[in-house]
Amino acid sequence: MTDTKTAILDCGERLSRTRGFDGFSYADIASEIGIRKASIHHHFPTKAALALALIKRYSDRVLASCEAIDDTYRDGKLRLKAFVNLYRDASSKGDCLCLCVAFGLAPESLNEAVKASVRLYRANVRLWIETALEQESVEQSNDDLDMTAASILALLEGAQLSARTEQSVDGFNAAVQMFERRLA
Amino acid sequence: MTDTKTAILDCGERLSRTRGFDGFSYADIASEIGIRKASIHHHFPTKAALALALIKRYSDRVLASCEAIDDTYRDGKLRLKAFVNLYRDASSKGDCLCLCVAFGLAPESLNEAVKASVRLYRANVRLWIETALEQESVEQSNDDLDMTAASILALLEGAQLSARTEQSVDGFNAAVQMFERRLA
DNA sequence: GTCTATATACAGATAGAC
DNA sequence: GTCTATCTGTATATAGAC
Repeated sequence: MTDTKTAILDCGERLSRTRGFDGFSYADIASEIGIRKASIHHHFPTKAALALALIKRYSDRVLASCEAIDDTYRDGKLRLKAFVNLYRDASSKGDCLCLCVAFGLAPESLNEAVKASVRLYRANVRLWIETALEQESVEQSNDDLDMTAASILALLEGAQLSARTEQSVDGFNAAVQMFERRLA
Repeated sequence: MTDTKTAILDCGERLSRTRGFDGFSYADIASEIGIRKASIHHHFPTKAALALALIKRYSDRVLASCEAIDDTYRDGKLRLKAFVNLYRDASSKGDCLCLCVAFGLAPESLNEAVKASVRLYRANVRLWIETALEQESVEQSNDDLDMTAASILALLEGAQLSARTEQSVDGFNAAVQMFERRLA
């Protein structure tokens, strides 16, 4: 049962994404996975250490999903459609945010290492989007690619926000539907 | 000096938008405006009461700004450009969110009355955007108008998120630039 | 309307037994 | 590796004097 560490990470990720990083405590994790607060401190001495482990695991996983999309689809539009679905699934029933959105929102509670990891994640995702856009081979300058990628990421993160506020995935769908139509 | 109430609201709004609703306490407000915690409770007995007062004042003010835009511009594209600037200004230097974004993110900490006010605000803003879009007189079905308005609002809220994560208004500008170009 | 003082709950974190 | 017990700080909130 050395998987306590994994259980803590799973629980911490879900709570971060549904309630925000300030919205849960070690006591919440402890009661959920059936151990004591002190035991969590054994695995992650501080909440900052937990945050860093969470962001590292999460961003590795999402970027791996992007590579998997590349392996499955050659066409840029199909890749982008799959990417929209990635963010829709992450939004769940409208109760969940991308971990990086959740962390991006609590800059006062996170140290510089975590914030740098969030920015790195977003930069990598924008680069991945740019590559998918190039596959569309619409003639665009590099500057346009940058800005288009930034707007797509903002749209998807904003769509997750909408879903959360409306407490339904319908909020996500309404926000991305026009974009998806362009990819059809 | 009965303007203590206003000072509390001003301070509470700023702290909500820069740190999130869970990110400040009555002690923060008290030390900033130079009174004691107990005095704040005299004006707003609970933090929930403060939240409700904040969202009411804020949404009235923003919707009034939308009406002012209508009075200044007849053209739909010019109205939308002014609206983008409204959200850019609200984003400040990237440290600030629309109060409704900040509140939409902390559903566990807010009661149903506040959450309903946030949803009402967003619905009103989407309606205003739809009206501006109609002025463009591009032939669109009503469904399309709904979805386009939802995507514009999500883009602007996502752009504020980007600015916050990147800790610079550049994040906002990058996200909205392609959209602004369509309005030029 | 503002204050001091206090109640109660919970946060993150540590010491040390087992 | 997990536990009990405890420390310290801070949160929202209330009672009652001035």
